[in-house]
Amino acid sequence: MALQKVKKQNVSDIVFKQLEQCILDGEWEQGAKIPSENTLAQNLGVSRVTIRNALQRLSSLGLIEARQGGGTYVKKSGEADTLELIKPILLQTKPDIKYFLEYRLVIEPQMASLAAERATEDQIDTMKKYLERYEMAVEIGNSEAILPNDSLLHYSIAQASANPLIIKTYEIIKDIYSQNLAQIVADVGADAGVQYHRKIVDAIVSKNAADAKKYMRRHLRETLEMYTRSESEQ
Amino acid sequence: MALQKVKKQNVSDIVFKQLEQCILDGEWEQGAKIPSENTLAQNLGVSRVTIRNALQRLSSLGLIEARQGGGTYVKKSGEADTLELIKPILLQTKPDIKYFLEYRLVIEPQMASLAAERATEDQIDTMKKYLERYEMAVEIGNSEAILPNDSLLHYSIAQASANPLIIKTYEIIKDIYSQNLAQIVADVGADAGVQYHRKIVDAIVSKNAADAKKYMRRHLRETLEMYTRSESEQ
DNA sequence: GTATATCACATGTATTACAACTTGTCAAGT
DNA sequence: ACTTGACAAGTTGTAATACATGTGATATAC
Repeated sequence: MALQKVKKQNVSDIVFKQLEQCILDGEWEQGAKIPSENTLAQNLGVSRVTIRNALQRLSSLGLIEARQGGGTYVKKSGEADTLELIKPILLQTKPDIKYFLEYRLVIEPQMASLAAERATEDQIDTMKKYLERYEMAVEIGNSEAILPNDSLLHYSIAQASANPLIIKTYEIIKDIYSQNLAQIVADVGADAGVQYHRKIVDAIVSKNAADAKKYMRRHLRETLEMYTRSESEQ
Repeated sequence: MALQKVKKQNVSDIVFKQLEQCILDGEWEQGAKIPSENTLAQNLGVSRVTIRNALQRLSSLGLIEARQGGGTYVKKSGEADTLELIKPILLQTKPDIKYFLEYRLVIEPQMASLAAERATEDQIDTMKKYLERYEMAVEIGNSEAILPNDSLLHYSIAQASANPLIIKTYEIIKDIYSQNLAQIVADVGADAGVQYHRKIVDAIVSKNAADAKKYMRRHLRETLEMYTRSESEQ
């Protein structure tokens, strides 16, 4: 049997997990003030340095917020600007774009299907707005404006799916995706799938879930194929 | 005119941004060793506490990695598990279990399809192992052991999909799932889908992607229906 | 040459002290 | 009654120091 690497867990790791658990379990409610660093240090039997270490990590994850002189508070999930915090890192991360397109191919067809069943009037108006801007940008060849509106169109479809997990996932995808836009445009071109977007929106408007899924799948499959083709040409 | 909130930037904030810049600008190359805490403290004219504060934040963002006794190194971007950062966000949203099952219904059929195309011999062996343990647990009614093996089976399928984004996503799903196990068992029962798991694995073994997707979809759809039914009964 | 011992150096934790900030209280002044 | 100001208590932020613990290279013994 292979020997497992001993995981050396620091004291601060243990403390960190305990405090994280208190928050995720809801023991410390959102917006509530948590015990002071001295109190925690005394209760857990460690030094204040260790407590501060754990708290800082929680803070950089956006779970808590420390106010000098005022105490430390659990952040409300709505206010979590964690995505802003990790954007610099997304900039550095260069994931294999092929996997990314494949991932979209997994998520988005089903997402379009849900959107067709659940979209509200307002959400449909939003979709139409971005669809028009997108088509206009393609029409006049304004490549700067194509992809942002493409992205916003997909995002509005995500929101219409009304599933918070799908929405969150798409927000993350969108950020990573937009950071790598330049390369994608170079490989695939900016106007990929221009013929599908309207069909997708039309299907959603007429609440045709099957069509919405079908066209979204074709759209993304085509994009993925264009990318793999351009990759193999190099 | 509205009064602007004065942004009080701590010393560690300034240090943090400087160090972050060194990494993002590439001044400190990936995998390189950065100066020791004492050196940095001396060069920047601040105490070691402040340096450590900044370094810990960089560390929890996954940009650097500190090895006790060995120094601190810039992480290679490939090793940065960015999605790990957003786990707290998803965990904190505490989504309705209905949405959560729906999310699985979006991801996992396609994931099973990919697994059927790509699974290696070892991965298939792992699947079979957990499948047998799962069926055994159902057989003898050992409800404690059913769901962990269920979860591990699904996880081994995720790994066979060979898409790192899907794998990471499933790891997050798994965490959320295990936190709500008690309620799910109460609502759906522990042996949901016992008749499907073998069919799914068989399909993957025979590299039948369409069947793998189909049975996985049926399995999860049935689970979702059982849950919504139990919900409406209350 | 190989193995062991040792030493310098790095990060991890503890202790203590003080600085900077927030909040509430209370008293003085209007 | 209301404002103003000073003060006190409590909390996070920073510093200095010391020691613990782990790593890596060097030197030593055989």
